[in-house]
Amino acid sequence: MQPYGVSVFSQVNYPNAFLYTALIRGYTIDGLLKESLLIYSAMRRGGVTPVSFTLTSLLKACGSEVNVNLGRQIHGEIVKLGGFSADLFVGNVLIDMYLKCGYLGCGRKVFDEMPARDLISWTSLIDAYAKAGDMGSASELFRGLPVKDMVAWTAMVTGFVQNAKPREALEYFEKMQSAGVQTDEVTLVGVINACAQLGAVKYANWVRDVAEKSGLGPKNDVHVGSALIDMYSKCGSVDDAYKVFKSMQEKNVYTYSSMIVGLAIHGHAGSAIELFEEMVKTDVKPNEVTFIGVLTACSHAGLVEQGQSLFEMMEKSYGIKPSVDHYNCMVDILGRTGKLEQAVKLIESMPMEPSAGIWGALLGACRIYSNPDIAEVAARNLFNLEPESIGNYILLANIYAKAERWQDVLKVRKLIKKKGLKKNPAFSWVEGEKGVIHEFYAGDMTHPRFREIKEMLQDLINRLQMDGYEPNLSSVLYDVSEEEKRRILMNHSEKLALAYGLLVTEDGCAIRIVKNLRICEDCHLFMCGASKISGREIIVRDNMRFHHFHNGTCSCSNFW
DNA sequence: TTAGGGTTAG
Repeated sequence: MQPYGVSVFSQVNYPNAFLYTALIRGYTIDGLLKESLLIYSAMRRGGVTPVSFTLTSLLKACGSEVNVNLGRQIHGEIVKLGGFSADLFVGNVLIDMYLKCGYLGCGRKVFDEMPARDLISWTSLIDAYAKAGDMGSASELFRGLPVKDMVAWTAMVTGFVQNAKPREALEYFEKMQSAGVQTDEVTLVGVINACAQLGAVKYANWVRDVAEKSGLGPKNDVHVGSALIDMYSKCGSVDDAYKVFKSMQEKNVYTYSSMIVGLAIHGHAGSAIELFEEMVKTDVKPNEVTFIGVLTACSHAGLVEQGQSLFEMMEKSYGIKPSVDHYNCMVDILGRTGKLEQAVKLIESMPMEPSAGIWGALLGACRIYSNPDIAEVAARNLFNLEPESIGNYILLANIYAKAERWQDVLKVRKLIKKKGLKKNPAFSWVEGEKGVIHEFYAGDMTHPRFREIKEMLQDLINRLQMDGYEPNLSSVLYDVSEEEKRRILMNHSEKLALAYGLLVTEDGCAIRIVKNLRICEDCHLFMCGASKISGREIIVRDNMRFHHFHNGTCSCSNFW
């Protein structure tokens, strides 16, 4: 295939730099980098001196093709040609080429050697450092920036978000506002994501006000709206997420997918599937994420056949090849419903290498259905893929413990010790008065109101026991006495957080708890009972999903 | 015409 320009070009006897450049640009736009370089060589052989646009066209193509070797050759040409090294525009495109190819150090070197830099040079590098996870270098550059504009500030805000530092992101947003810098929808999306990471309702409502006040609410901007949906569902308010969804005039695949995923993680499987069916009737086509959402919904509701038919529909009706993540959902669906052999068969039939997530889903299913034999297969693969991830070892030890295979438990514990792996401490946090957040570790006695918390917890236990609650001792995976098991269970961080929440929030107010690990069976049972006797709604976000406890039952139908 | 953005489970 040749660009149209070729036939015209070939009729010119003495093409000049602009004609050559136009032809080169034609090739680069079509992704024909090698061909464009041949034209460039011909141009040089013909004694025609390139203009800056000639070189930037080539550099841009090297960036998008991720071809640093050719990019370096062009860099060499720039140096050889002398004058272009001082060209700000050429320098910026050169930096961009190195960054797109993943050569941050080379990009920095060009930056340092540039005779003059502008906001674009600085911001490109700040963003690159942020994406590489080096917020230290990003901040350092940002501090040195003589004039900071909206884009530079936004690069910092989103950089902190990308590195899971939501508090710093909000801090920079506040500084940005105090500096009198305007914000636009890109900044807002970053701030909204920061609030989603924090998962606190207080911030969620605050950022929504900020968006509305700047005239960029969900009605006006589809990006902001979609981000708000995701934020509200991550903050535990799927109803608010749905209100945002309903209020939006323009809806695209992100809008629908965020809403479907939101409904799925909150246990509203039926609504998630209904929304999917509504979506496919519109012009908005589902993508791979949308399918992750509906398949997750099926997995949380135990809908095997529906999941299987959606999985088949993906490729047949929508031309989306199932990825390893979609297989992961299917393994989860089969595993959670106890179809462990079928899950293993599906893994064996996969057209790609199973990921750690796949084996993790299988191992999780083995825990629910107490199947140490299949668990060993899953664990062996996991130990290969993620030798340093302690969670897998603990899960296997737990499965052995449940089967009372204490010798095997000991073996796994020794393995953990030999590898020098440290256990992740469990912690929970809860929104207290005025949205103030308090964090509790398991067995935490450091809170100034610990005595009151303990009393509240004991009172709760007494009332629950009168209601028939019996501690689920098999949730403790140490081979210790029953009494010790009871003591360990009662000090789980989410129970402490709940007691504190009951202590400091008003009657009728929902209690929101976030836990860094998965909620244990005993705490789940405990929360069910507590929601009944206290008349409070309890919302727990664990590392997997949301649990809404209300009047003695959980939205997950004890299926998680 | 070179810089910042939205959805992914377990």
